[in-house]
Amino acid sequence: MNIENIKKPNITSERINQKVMPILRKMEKSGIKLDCDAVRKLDRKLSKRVSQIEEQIVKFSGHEFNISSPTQMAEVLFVEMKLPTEDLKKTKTGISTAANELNKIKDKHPIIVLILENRELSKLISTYLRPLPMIVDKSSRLHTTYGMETATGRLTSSEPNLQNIPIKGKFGGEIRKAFIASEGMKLIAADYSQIELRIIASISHDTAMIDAFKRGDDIHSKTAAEIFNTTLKKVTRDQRRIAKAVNFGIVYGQTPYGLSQALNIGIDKAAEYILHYFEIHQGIRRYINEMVEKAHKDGYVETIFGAKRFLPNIDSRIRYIAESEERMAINMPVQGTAAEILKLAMIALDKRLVSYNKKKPVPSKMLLTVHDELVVEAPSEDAQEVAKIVKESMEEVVTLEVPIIAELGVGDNWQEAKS
DNA sequence: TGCTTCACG
DNA sequence: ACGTACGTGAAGCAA
Repeated sequence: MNIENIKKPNITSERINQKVMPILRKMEKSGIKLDCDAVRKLDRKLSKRVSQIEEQIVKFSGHEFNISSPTQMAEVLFVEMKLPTEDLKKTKTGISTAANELNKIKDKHPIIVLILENRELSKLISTYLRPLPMIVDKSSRLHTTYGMETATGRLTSSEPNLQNIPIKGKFGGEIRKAFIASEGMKLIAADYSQIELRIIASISHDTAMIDAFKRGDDIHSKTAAEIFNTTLKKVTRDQRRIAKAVNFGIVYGQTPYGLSQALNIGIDKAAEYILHYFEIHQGIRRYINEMVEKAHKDGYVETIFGAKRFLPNIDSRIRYIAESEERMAINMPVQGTAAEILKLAMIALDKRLVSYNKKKPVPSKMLLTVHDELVVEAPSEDAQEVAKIVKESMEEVVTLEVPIIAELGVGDNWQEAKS
């Protein structure tokens, strides 16, 4: 990995972690405000729907059972109702009833859709809607705890985890709307655009991807144009969807089998897409080979700031164990460098906010960090000015071979700030 | 306590 | 014949 063309501050990953630690402690102390009334209201609404769905599930199955028990669910579906199991994965304890498996037999019986809806709603209720209002402080704020002991250098968030607050699905946005700015304040949400792909483009020197980012192309459409031998303009939604999966898969060391599962297509087709991708992106192919080679030779891989990940089983004779660590070798330098860039941005932003706040009666504060995103709270009248500081801090912290772009929004709640 | 499932990036 | 895309944390069940 040759990183001569990357302009970066002269600092090690260890020093980055030391400097970010006190910033995390400040963010934990600040907390973020939760609209508990809105959460409880949504809880009541979804709970009512769950009861209705449960009644229908009981009707179809013929008796009451614990819908949250995968064991009982499998018994009902595959033994009592005799639904087909050929296509489904097995777990250590039986046949899987995970959502992606049930999706395969969705049209075999109307009970499946009900189960999927029930799962979605009970997840939201039991993990977010019910617990969160119980643990706010007297100002209605939630305080997470950040951790740094991860394999790649990412941060963790726990008790509560504020890095997995729903955003997708029918009600994800509703939940994010309950994370609100304090009185007289706004939330600023800023996230890096395609940071991991920009990093892999830079450290692999892949010409095609670097050009695409320099031109400001939509990277997934660009990939689609490449693998389907067409032009940017002619790319269909479906082609873009497939290309997006290919782009994500690349960073994880995905196999044709994995891509075929993710897209519900044949292995042959998946293999063809991947092969075609590597014909065009030879720099990416070289990067992958280099990382796997290095891991075998040195026993570790590292980020551009020198954080190492040791891979003690990379030479295992059990093939899937060795292959699993080879994928970690491919992914960690990318995911880890992205984590370091966000931490550096936080260090830069903290410094600027401290000085900015000196001439202000109400301080602006970083509240959350979510892997490639920062959430900041600022007095309404300062919000636009602070947003600019956030954007600059994020974009100017390193100079890759491609531009780094932070997209940001301002709003009264987290959902609004993301658009 | 370990497993399964599922929320996020 | 094996397994198959990386990194996390939390809830509920089963033993």
